[in-house]
Amino acid sequence: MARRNEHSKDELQRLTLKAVKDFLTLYPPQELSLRKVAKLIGYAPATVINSFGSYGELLLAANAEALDELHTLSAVAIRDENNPQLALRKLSRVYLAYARKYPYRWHLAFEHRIPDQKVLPEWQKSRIDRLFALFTEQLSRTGAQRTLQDIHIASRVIWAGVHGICLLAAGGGALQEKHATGEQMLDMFLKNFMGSYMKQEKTYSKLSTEI
Amino acid sequence: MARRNEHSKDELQRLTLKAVKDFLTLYPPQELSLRKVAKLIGYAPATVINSFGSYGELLLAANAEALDELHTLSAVAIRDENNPQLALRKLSRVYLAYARKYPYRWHLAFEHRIPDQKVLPEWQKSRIDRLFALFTEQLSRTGAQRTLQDIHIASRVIWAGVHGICLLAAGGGALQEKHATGEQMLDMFLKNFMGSYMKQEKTYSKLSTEI
DNA sequence: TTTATAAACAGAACACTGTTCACTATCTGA
DNA sequence: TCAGATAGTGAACAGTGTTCTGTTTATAAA
Repeated sequence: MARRNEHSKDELQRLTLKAVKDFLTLYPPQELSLRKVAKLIGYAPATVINSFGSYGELLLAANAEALDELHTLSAVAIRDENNPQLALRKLSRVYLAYARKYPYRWHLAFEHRIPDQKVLPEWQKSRIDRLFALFTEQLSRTGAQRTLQDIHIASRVIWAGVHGICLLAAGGGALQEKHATGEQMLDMFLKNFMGSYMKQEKTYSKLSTEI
Repeated sequence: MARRNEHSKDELQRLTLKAVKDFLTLYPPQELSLRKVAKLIGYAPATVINSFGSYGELLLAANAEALDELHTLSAVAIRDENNPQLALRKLSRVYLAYARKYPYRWHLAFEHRIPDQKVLPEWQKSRIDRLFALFTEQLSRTGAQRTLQDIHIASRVIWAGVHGICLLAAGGGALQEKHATGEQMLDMFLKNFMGSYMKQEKTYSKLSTEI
């Protein structure tokens, strides 16, 4: 049996990614396998590999879709928000909501490891950068006088904080936080960090000896 | 061949955990396997399973050792530090140093997922709690007048921030940050967060925390 | 219309993986 | 000396990702 030609190459990829996405909405990545994906879409395992190069690259593609989804949700959420601090807050809530609603996809998106020292594709890095950029843009709008480098660092710090908090609030395992909600942690984080961030004028690096 | 009796049950476990630890010092967890562990210690795969219950539980035990190591390093680092803010800074640096030096063990310690809905052992949770407690203690010493719940939340926020930053600074993959060092991010995070955290209510307890 | 070529798959085989279970040696206590 | 427990193995099993060979079909040229 060969050459069924029921789907074009693109259709087959979309079909496969949809199957992966649907699976990861309900079940963790560790329970997925190449052979299960193949069975889900009614093709042979080798066909899936033919289409994506390897199982790992298939996961990477699914990963990219999740990042796109998260980016779109974020962009929409802050579209009409003029106050940059409120926008940052909304951004963080979108992350938390996504991590809660699709823990497995969220988990895969940020924890997927490339097998060895393989260079991971540029389109993947650019997707991460695009997520960071959402924070950078809002920081630029705050009116605080900071260098570009400072804004860059601050955007990473905020992302890191939000990510860590989502890990505690929505990530399974031993890290699960019980006595504090994600919203509480996010609010305390942003309120304190931004409160101090807005007040200083000097670049941060000059203050390295203060503490 | 049976009953070699070269090692006691405890010795065998220590031997196995050492092999895992040594392996993870150089190679990522995904390259390890039950059969490799068995080969490393010169026993049959089934013997390792007999000893730990399953391969997953072996990883969990190795995990626990890493958490212990991190806790010990942290405790030592702040032993003679009276200034709680400086202690928090030192704590964060220990985390960063560990994540950089042993990325695979660090990675395993915090990203290891239990297979399904299996309840993960209490000794694992308590190890995480012990790590959090290091932050909580220092926060209690700052002199800032906060409720216990506030301190609890703040400790989680700080841990989350530190963890996220370590992910950016030392975690491989697409998250690797190039234009900012871990130290820069940690300092900006702690300085801003603590700066604002300390200031509320400060007028009532001014002298205690002035440097 | 016939023929060559390339594309689209499938199937079997390979080297792995973690786990189970029957089994055998060896040690220990009576 | 003789059970019984202990320590450990080896083979088998179901599953994994990947590779390679082969076959069917669509397409283009003659």
